[in-house]
Amino acid sequence: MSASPTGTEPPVTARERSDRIYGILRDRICMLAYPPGMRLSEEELAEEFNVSRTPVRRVLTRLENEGLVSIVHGVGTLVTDVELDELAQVYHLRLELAALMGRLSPVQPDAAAIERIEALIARCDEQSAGELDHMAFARLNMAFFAEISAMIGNQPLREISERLYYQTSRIVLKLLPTMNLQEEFSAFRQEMVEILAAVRLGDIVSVGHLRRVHISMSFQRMLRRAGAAYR
Amino acid sequence: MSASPTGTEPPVTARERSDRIYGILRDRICMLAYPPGMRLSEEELAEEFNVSRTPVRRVLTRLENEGLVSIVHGVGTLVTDVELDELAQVYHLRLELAALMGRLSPVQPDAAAIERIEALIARCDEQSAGELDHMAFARLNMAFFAEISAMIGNQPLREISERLYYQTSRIVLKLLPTMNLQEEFSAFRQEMVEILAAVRLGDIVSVGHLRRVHISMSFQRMLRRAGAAYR
DNA sequence: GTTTCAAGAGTTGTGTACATCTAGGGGAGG
DNA sequence: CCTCCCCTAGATGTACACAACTCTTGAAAC
Repeated sequence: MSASPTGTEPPVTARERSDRIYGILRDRICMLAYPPGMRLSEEELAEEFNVSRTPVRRVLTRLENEGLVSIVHGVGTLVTDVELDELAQVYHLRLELAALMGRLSPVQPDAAAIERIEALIARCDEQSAGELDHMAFARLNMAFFAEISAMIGNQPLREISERLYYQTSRIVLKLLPTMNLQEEFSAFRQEMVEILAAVRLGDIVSVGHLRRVHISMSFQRMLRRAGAAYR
Repeated sequence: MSASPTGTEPPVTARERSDRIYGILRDRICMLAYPPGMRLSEEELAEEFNVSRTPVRRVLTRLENEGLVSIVHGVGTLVTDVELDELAQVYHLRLELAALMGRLSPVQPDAAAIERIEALIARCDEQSAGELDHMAFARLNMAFFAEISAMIGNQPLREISERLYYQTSRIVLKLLPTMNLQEEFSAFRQEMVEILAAVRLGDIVSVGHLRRVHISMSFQRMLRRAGAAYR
């Protein structure tokens, strides 16, 4: 069809551009490149992505519907703040949904997926050996979540799980500096090892329950740390 | 502040208008006033609500994100079709979420809510006495769902439940003409009576489980009927 | 008669100017 | 010095004109 020498994307649908911008902004928010409270300028974003304000506004509206930004007329578009107590309900729901994934038509991961998880564990060990890095932890966590999400066969459940994950992922990164990073790396590695064992057995039900357990414990550790910080 | 003689809404925020239009269009789609496959004209809607295409487009984009319409460049905005087999995953998820509502910080309904449920049962009896009406059934069902939803204390769970409900509510109305309307009214009344009993006992956990049971049986009846129609 | 292609109508997507709103600063009055 | 009010800067919301895209229709070529 087209004679593009590099790849296969010369048409570039409007939707593709929109999704691309959305993904970039979402990642920036979740990785705290756009910290809570930051004001996003529609014009600056339009300039960065070489479009007008119109498509940028569509993306920002979508981010607002998902709770990542707050658009206020006459004021600006503000990255929403994340507070542990406000996200407690989201966490409780995530626990239950994690346990559900094994019951609703789970997807058996292929050999490549297992290798990717093994690679994540290896990367975790490399990180643990050197200087511990918050950002690296967040990236590993997000990559592992992607593997878990791929095992959720029920499409609406997968979409919901991802949405809730993006809502809560920031709080981890925010509290990480106040926590024992060594302990978090260790717990995260343990989770991946246990889940990998269940995956090898094809026991997705157990994957869901393991996931539930570790989300819960991670939440409890944050609660304890946040409680200590407030005293 | 203002001297409006009638009510208290002269400012009319942009968001309020947007939410209002969204609710109207969503109800029209869910009540099949806009049947599946119908093409919505942005200009006509803009004219009807006395605004330009811009705010209309925002609403349509939101409806698309929730799966109720499909926007195609150069073609139009089409009301999505609903097929029972495609919605099976949504139904399975709704079952599990219904059972969850009792476990995640449920809200005890007040006396007024109990009276409203009693009124719904009375309305159901009135309908059953006269000529059975599909639309009346759909409205009763939606009103009852609103009461159930109000008992869901976990806010993200409530939002998700409502979203999934709007995605599946149309299929019931669509299949209703091929089903035993008398039986559906009877089953629906039975569900309300049972749930009312649990509500009176303050047993929201049982409300969730009852809800789960009846959603499941309703789904099974539709499956049987749809299967019979295909033969 | 069949096929193909081009032109047109009609739709959504984008760009841009302007309307509307909010927050903050500065000056007059007390 | 404090308080209040107005005004301006800068943000989002809206309206409208135009670009990009799809489908249909009809006529011309074979």
